[in-house]
Amino acid sequence: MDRYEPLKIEAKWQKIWEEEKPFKVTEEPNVPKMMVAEMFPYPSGAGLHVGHVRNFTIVDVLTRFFMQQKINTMRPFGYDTFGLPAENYAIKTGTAPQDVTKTNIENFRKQAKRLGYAIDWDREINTSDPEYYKWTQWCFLQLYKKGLAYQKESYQWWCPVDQTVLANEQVENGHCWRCGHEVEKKKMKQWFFKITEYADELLEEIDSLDWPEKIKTMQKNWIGRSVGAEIEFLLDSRSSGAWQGEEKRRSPVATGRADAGREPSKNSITVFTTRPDTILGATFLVVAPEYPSLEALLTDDTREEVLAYKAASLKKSEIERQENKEKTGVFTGSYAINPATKEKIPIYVADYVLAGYGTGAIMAVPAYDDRDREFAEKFNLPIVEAELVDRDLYGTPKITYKMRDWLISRQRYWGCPIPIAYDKDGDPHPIPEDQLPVIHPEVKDYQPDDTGRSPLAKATDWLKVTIDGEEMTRETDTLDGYACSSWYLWRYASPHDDKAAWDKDAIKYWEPVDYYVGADHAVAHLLYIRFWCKFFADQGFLPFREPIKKLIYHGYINAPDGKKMSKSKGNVIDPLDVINEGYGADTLRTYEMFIGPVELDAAWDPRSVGGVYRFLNRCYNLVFKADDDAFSRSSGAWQGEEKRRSPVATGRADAGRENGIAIRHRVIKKVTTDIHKCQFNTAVAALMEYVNDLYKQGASEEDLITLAKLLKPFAPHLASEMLEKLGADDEWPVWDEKYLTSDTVEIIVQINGKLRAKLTVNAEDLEDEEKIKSLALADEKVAKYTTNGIRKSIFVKKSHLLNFVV
RNA sequence: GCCCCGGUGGCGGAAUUGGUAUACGCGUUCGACUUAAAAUCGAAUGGAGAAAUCCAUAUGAGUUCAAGUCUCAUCCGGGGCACCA
Repeated sequence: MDRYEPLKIEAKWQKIWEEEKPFKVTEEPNVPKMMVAEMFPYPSGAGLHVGHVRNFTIVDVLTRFFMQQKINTMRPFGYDTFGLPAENYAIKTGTAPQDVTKTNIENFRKQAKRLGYAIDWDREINTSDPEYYKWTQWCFLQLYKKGLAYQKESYQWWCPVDQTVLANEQVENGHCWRCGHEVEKKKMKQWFFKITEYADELLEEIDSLDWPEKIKTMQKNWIGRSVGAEIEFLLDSRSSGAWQGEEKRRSPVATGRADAGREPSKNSITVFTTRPDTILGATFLVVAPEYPSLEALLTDDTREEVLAYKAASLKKSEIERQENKEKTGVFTGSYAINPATKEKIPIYVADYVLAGYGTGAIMAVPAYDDRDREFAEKFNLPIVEAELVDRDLYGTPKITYKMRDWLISRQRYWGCPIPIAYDKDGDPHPIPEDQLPVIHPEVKDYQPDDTGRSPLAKATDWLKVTIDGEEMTRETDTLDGYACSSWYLWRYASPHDDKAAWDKDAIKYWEPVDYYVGADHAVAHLLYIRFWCKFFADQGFLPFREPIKKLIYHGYINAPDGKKMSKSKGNVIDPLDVINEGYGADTLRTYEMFIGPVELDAAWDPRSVGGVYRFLNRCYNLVFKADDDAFSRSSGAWQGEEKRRSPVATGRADAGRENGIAIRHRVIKKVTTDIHKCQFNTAVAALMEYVNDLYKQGASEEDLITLAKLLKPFAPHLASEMLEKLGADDEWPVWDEKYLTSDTVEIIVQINGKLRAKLTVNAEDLEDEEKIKSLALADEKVAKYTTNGIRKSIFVKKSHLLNFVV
């Protein structure tokens, strides 16, 4: 006769799970497997927030659901620990990021345990652990060996606040993804991963993924494939600039894209166009301000003005470029020959042409392109409505992508060291694999500066390294954190392997990941991990080419006022507070599953939390507050099924409406199919409905066991307590379709599509349309409308519906 | 500007895919228990109406025996892309 005391029950079961490790798994070749994981968290000092709880609970519901079905289910856990917050904290307080990280991990682990997650704690990983990043460095070297990790000097996004370069994927509307400050362009020599090598496959396989359409579309847009042609325009030698007098010669057909560092020819300009058929209307050329051989196009008359324009463009932030789309530009002083018309056309420089896309130069066809027309009108250039020509006549077919190579160097301390050293000529050499890991050096001063070198440069002893007897200097940049998270899912298969990044047999059994749950990183992380997967599959290290089968992308949880939770607004709900107030972890978990459809944002509602608590309390009472009195009072309320126990309700005798077996099998089916579809909110609603029914009509032993089993993925502590009391295991129940049909069915009778009567008939009468019709016509409510006869009748057996048209 | 989604009670949201609109929860009201309150339990709850009925899924048309669901137009909200040649 105890009250429902979640904190007591939860402590009891958490201790049992800690000691007995029921969630520890190993490969069992003859047992079906599942692998379920969340996007691992960055362990911040603030601890878990309600968004983490939503994320982790979705994973946990699936995990327990599969475990209860005797599927060998792995649910690992890890921490994405490299990154700016720990480093900025270090700069502010002098505490080593290593120490901050350790504290934060301990806190996260403790809190995750407090939520009762079915984690295999022997599969815990941490990206800043040398045992882990040793293999991140190994991955880098594999890419380096195949030429997919390379250095290039070019203009890059630079965040002046974080004092580091950023990948394109980390620049959001011209702002740094971390600190929000506007980014600038800076010319630097940096490391890249050649993701563009896999652009085609990354694009083509998107369609086969069981991922939300939203994410798939974003990835497609990001890759941005365009089919067109490259066309070479020779410069007009008699009319211009610095190259004058140089020997005129045809340049070889260009193949690479501007991004790959190709040096354009000095006596021709190659453009990329998706409309090579409009070449007769090309009346001028435009090159980007950063166009590599711009200098060669200039004349004494134009040099000063063009260089001033270039300098101004580089200084302009992305935001300014976006806000002011008014076309600007300057004539270079040079002309080119349109290969189709043989006419001499002027060459302009303008910042509406992007250096990083295509060849950094375009042929302007103002009659067919709005942007070119705008430019032509402003600068009084001819607009020619020319005929179209065959697409292949003047150019080489060419496919171009918006996606650029992935810039991975960071000029920051708290990241994975890049395993490279430079000889005295400055040429890079890989650190031999047997010298890994390149251990992260301790430094005294974490402050970055604008020298373009990371604080690692201050670890003077560490910088020196000997490779093959030669003295070298280590690379001081660190790897983008996304590199560390591009392979962690594979590490889960064999997290303590010291011979390899991942064990081939283990990974073959466990992966690809069956369900991956998260709320962010639509392009960056989810594109990078696909890229690495394809690369390592090509090297024979992975037996699959896509790492994630099903992706679940959930919405955010906002404050009760609908606004984003933030410390500064003071509207943050701390999940641990909710637990400790007395609601417990089960209520918190179940509430967050009930809050709304997974994919949608939701607002926290403290009163609804109470509603979920009441529901769990009712579940508890059904099992623990039953007494023999209520037992006998309610037995007989149901048509002769098993002995029913009803704790509270008097067992209202409205049986005949439905029988208990049907209700039970219906809820099993509903909860099972809903979890499969990740419709957790309606699964919880179905359980609530079931409990309401049991209160009204009495519950059998079988009902209570079923309830506890179905409840367990959501509220595992309470459900375990119930099952223990009932002396039952937690094996997931199965429904039998034959119990879902009852002896009688309700027929909906409509007149002209409007509901007019409901008829209860024997189930077998569904086969007899004429009988149902006559029964319906005999109904007085129906008869009222059919006095003038019936023009038509439609009977829909599957919907139990009969419609008369009068 | 272009491309996707959405719009259902006082609120969060259901609706077997064209077939009983508003499940479940919150809130509200009433009742039971209590000296009282809380908790708990029960009942009611889209709107109008005494009732029969009528009207309701952003708005307007259309298709259909039947439309929240399909088609077209309009309005509003959210997301993505955004000078990518």
